[in-house]
Amino acid sequence: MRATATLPLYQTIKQDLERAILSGDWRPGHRVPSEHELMGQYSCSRMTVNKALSLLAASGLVLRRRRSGSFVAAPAAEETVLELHDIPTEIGKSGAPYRYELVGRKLKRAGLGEAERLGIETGDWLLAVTALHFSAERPHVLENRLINIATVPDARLESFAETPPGSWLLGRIPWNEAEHQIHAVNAKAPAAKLLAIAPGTACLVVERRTWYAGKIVTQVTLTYPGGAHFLVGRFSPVRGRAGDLRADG
Amino acid sequence: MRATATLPLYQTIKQDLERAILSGDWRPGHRVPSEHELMGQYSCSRMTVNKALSLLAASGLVLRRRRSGSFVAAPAAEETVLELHDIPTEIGKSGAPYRYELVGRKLKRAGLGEAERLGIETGDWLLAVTALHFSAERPHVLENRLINIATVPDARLESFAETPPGSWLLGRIPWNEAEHQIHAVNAKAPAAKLLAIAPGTACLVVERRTWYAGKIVTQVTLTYPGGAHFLVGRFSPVRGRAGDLRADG
DNA sequence: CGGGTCATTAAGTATAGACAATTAGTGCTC
DNA sequence: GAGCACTAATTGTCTATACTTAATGACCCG
Repeated sequence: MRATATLPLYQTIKQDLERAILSGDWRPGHRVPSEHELMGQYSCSRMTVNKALSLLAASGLVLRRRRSGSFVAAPAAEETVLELHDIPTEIGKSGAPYRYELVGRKLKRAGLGEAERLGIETGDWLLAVTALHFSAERPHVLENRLINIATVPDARLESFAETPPGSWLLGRIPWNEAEHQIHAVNAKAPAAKLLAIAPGTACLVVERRTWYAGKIVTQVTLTYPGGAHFLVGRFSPVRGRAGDLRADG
Repeated sequence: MRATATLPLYQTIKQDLERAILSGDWRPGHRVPSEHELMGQYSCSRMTVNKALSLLAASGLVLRRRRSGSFVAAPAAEETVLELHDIPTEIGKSGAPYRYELVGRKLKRAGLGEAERLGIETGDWLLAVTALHFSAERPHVLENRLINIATVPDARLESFAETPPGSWLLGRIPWNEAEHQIHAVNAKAPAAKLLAIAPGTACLVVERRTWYAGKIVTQVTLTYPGGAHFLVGRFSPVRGRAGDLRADG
């Protein structure tokens, strides 16, 4: 009878409940049938129902309380989610032709400010790379990157003439911790010139630091000319799968 | 022997594996012990081990393949996560005193642009609210909000003289879908005056539309003076629990 | 009426076993 | 040597059961 013919039973149960909740049929606070009731409805064992409910609880859609039952959770405040992608991928998805241009590359020792920003010692070796990413032959973003040679010794041998450092690093060193800061600045003359905009134009700046195994890998400052809208995220409060919700709506 | 005395066994197993992965001990591609091996190591049933591994797979830390085994996953590209919080809460957390000021409130019918932006019909009733949020007596963000009267009829009776519309809505209407856009703009004269900054100063603009049960609830434009750094997120690629990782490190 | 005790309910955890599905590898056949 | 069938390893799903833990509400006693 059910369209989800080959889907595992616990998935079916989970989706049925998810639909009822996300559609708004069951408001926050609404009581979800108990494990026993669902056992009856789906003619299955309690462990199967439990798995479905536990997954929903893990994703934050329901709250479970002993003796009381399971209830539809109130969506998490206005805490929400955005995504930042790899730049060539990001541009490629928009359909515009992508071009990369290396502006500068310099091996140097960390100064005081850099050492502090990266959490390393002054004098440690760094590779500073400046590059432009073009979308349809217009500058899309300016990339200023510092790479920690101690963590990524191979970088010393890479010219970055063809491959953007971000993509190069992705394929080489994974990250397991990262930190972002986003703010707006008025473009200063050098950046404005590279981005082909008037000095003073508002730009969106994303700063990201990335660690692996406790050691800093890289710090990058991405400067996007304002105006063009940017950083779009669409999502549901189902934690753990932002953005991929609209199927089957 | 293990410090996690009262923790359920499956959690213990999960954490042990998580630690090995996030610390970098096990690199991406590393083979995680099979369910049988873990069964032996922890002297427990397969279902218990399976639960631990399934949770890790759901959070994206490991990949599981039949006949092959479980492997440490490569972290998801540079796809990452940020959080935006309720404004009074956000300011309150910084320790600075918070103040709210209503600038304008007007009931009106949707024009062409508004109708399109909100996905409603021209002529539908809207409540437009303009307000300022102060942090330590300095303007922190300008809020321009449209509320769909059809979805939130109560808004018609609320003055918003004391309660910010965002917080008011949160307590009344949950959301189950939202959409963001972030960009940078040069402040125009009216906004600049309200925010007490020079016209042309770079500002970060967050636009958010929120739906519940398929109907639009509200659209809000938040204008933050640039400079002050903003939108900070720290996270691990463990999906589903961004930010709360650093415990016990 | 107040307060404590106890039974009940529902979820939380865990076990042991079964069969299905997938697929890497092995060895056999042609 | 190429292709094929078989084997076995490993995860995927599900069952039936059991005991534990938390919390609610009812009952009893002072």
